[in-house]
Amino acid sequence: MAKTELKLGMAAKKPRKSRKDRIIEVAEKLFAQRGFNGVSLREITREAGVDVALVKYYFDNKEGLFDALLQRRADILNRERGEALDRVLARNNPAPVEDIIDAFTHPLLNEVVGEDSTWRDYFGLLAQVNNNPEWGGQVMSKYFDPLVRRFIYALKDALPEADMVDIYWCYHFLSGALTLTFADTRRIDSLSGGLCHSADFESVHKRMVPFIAAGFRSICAERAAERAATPSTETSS
Amino acid sequence: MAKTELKLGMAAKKPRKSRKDRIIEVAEKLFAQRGFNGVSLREITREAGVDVALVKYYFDNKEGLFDALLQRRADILNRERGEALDRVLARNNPAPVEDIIDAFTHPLLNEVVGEDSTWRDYFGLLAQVNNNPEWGGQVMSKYFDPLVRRFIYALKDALPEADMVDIYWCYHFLSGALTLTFADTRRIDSLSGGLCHSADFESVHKRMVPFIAAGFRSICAERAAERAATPSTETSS
DNA sequence: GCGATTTTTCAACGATGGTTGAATTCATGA
DNA sequence: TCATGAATTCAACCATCGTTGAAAAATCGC
Repeated sequence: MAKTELKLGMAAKKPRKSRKDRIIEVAEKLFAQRGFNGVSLREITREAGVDVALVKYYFDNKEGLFDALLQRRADILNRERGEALDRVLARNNPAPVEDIIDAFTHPLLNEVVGEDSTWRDYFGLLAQVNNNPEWGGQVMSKYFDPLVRRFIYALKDALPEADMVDIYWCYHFLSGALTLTFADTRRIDSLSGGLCHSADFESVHKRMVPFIAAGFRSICAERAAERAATPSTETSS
Repeated sequence: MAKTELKLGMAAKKPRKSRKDRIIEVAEKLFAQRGFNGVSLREITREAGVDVALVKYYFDNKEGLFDALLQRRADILNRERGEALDRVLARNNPAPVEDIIDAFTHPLLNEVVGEDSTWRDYFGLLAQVNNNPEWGGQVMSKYFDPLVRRFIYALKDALPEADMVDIYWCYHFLSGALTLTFADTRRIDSLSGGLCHSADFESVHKRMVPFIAAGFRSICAERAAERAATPSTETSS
């Protein structure tokens, strides 16, 4: 009723979001809060102010909506991460580990600062997907593997003495720490008795990058020492 | 029908699991696979071979079943972690960071090796809980905070130059890496092209402990250097 | 203005969800 | 043997779920 009466206001600055976008945005928020099975299409469409049948029209079904929603920001994130890595490698190649890690994590920080909290919902959703034992691995691979491989190779170049197995596992630790941190579960708030705040993303990111980088270096130094002790066996790729 | 005909076999070794236990075990497996809202009580009780109404009788409702299931292994885990920390501190106090981390993570490794795979289900569930933006922080705090605080203080003693804020955030990174790793999402298998295997928990744990320990040390060294540069401002607890 | 296409609404289908009161069976001790 | 309480079953309540075919409305090209 009262939603198209002024399609173009005098300033024409707000193009009145399409129903498709409204569905995606509400679904993103609710999926992040309660998971895929914790939200009904009716709740999503009710809050978005649209008919349920529109989900079928635009996304085929509930899974299609979920996929579209994941893909949308994954594309943005992949582009920003890729560009950040390009800049880092253009400056130094091989680049310092810290710079590579930062290229991977800083885009998340950029998205999440500011008053637009919709990215926080997405990261909360991503943390759940990443940690889902049933289809988490598949889904994350589908959206992020090509780009992650670029980072893996950059890290391997930065740490030539490392085994690829080391790099993969260290990336896994990074992935776990990163997704949990940006999931904003507020666990740390109560654990620390108010000393730390989940929402203080700059503060935690400032610590995360050197933390992860030191972990990478440590494992690779260990491997190098191992190799120096028994220089006969070579297992690098 | 055919489930109580031999209450005590000749060897009397298998006391025929109670219906209550059967419900818990099946629920644990299914919740781990598909999350709290992805499984119905009817599916759980059907697979357990019991009546749906028993859930109300034993656990009041679905949430009660979920709580009971989380509490059961949390108690075991808390005890084993506590004892491991006791042993470490009895040997050295303050203890090396590596030993404290290991006391926190090794119990998970012990549970998960061997043919009894039920602990893997629990850890998969725990990863989802830990990363749930809505109630993950609360639930994890409820079951694990008292013990985690013991570890936090041990870490603070091991790293006297650190701020408590540093310790809390570094623990957060540990928590994210640990839960994702033991969630066994098989992401790393496809990412690494078969070079790494999620189920090879000994291999990954061997890397995780020094990785995390190096992260802790790095952050604290950074803080110490900061303090040395500007020795006037003191913010330690 | 009009036909064609896209977009939106409506109403309903069949299935399944968590929960529950009451009836029934079982175990135990007197 | 029987009464008591615990354990289990049965049947149903009411609400909601995802999905869908077909009609209605809005939009666009001409």
